[in-house]
Amino acid sequence: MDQQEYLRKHSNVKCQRVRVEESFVPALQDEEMEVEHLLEQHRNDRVSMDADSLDSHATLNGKHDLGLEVLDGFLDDVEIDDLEGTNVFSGACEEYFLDFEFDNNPEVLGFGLSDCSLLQNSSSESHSSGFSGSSIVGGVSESPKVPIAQSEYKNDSLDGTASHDPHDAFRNNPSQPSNGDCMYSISLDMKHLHAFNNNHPLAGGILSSENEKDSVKKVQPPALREKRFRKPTKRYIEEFSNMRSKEKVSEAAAKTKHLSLSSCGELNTRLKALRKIPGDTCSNRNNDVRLPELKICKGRPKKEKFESDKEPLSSESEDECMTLKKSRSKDRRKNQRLWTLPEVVKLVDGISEYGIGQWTNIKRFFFDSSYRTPTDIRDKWRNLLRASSAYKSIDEEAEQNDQPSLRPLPFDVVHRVRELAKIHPYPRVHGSKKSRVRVCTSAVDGQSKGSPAISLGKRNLRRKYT
DNA sequence: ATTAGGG
DNA sequence: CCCTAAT
Repeated sequence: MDQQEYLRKHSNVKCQRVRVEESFVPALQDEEMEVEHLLEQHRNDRVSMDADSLDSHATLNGKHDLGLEVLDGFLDDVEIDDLEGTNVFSGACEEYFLDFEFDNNPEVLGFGLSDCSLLQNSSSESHSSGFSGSSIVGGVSESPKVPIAQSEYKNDSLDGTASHDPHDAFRNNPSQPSNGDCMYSISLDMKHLHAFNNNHPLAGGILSSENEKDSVKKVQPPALREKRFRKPTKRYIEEFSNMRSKEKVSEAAAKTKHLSLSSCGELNTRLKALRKIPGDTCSNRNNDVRLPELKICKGRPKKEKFESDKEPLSSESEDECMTLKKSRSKDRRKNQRLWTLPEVVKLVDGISEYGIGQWTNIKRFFFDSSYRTPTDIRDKWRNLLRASSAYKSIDEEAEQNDQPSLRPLPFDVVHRVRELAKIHPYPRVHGSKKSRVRVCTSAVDGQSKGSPAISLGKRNLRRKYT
């Protein structure tokens, strides 16, 4: 107990250590987990800065069968980072940037201002640059020492706000590369404002007091503040982020203020990476793995039970980099992160070792220090099963039609999946074997096109027999 | 707490 | 990926 807390508090130290000695030797699992998301920024930097280490990592990844399970999670991350070095990343980044600007502009008045001044401080500390978007980026990115300092400060500010700030006003944005002093000053400001507010009830417009909570309706400023006190749920945030595109700019911006606030911090890290990767040495990887989304954020926050003010997970709750725009509109799959090939291989290994249904074990031994939950793994297996059946039908057709047939999975993996599927059929995948065979034949016989076969296969697989 | 199943 | 029911 105490030790864990101690570790947590000093995780910044661990960060440094890990970074200095490039060899990553995790001691405790918890520690590793802790470090992992803190390291995100470092890794970004490292990947972009020293191309040598990048290459070595890339080659390492090429043979992910090394069996160093402990390193697996880390390797995956590295790989992802490598992939981030491609133009896709920069593109997403740019978009993010635009998004941010759009958000932030209308609200330079309130907390946005303090936030920005905060940024300015951090940037001027390193290079004393002016106050504009680009200058901020420059200040942060050009300082070679920034990465370490950043994480330290990040931790400090996190602790500081968690312990000092009675309201979660700024806790939404712990990833922000700020220095601790700034954070504190803001906390103090908040207190002052509150004191002021209590002494002068008429000043309710400046800062909404808890009394007003109920009376708040559509009036913009109160509503805006009210959100800050009532810890918005993740859902809530998402809803508004979606609504933002539809609603009028002003109102939406007011409501999603906290969102853009947090964006500020994350933005910095991303812009930094973007800056550092001008032309990029892409194509470092084989080619087959489709680039997943940014994946900057590691942990998928697991469904907070209560959203109280004490919730410490703020860094993850909104660090969520949902760069999957497509699925954004869909209500589900908001946190979707594509499965990489190494992950799939690990999954297959795990299943072949522990069998079906031991998802927790598989998670423990193969996906430890990964954000994949046992349920995720099971789902992936389910999908894999379906996919393998689909491949079966496609394979034969692909010979006739020279269609690319869209195969992100290498054949050996599909083969292994198929073998495993024979050994232990997934519980109750409606007639897992029978229907698959039927699908296969029917697909080959009936349909001669490529994609219709897939869809038909899926449908057949999923169909419930009446 | 884990798992299965459905969306 | 998410949610829920069942265990």
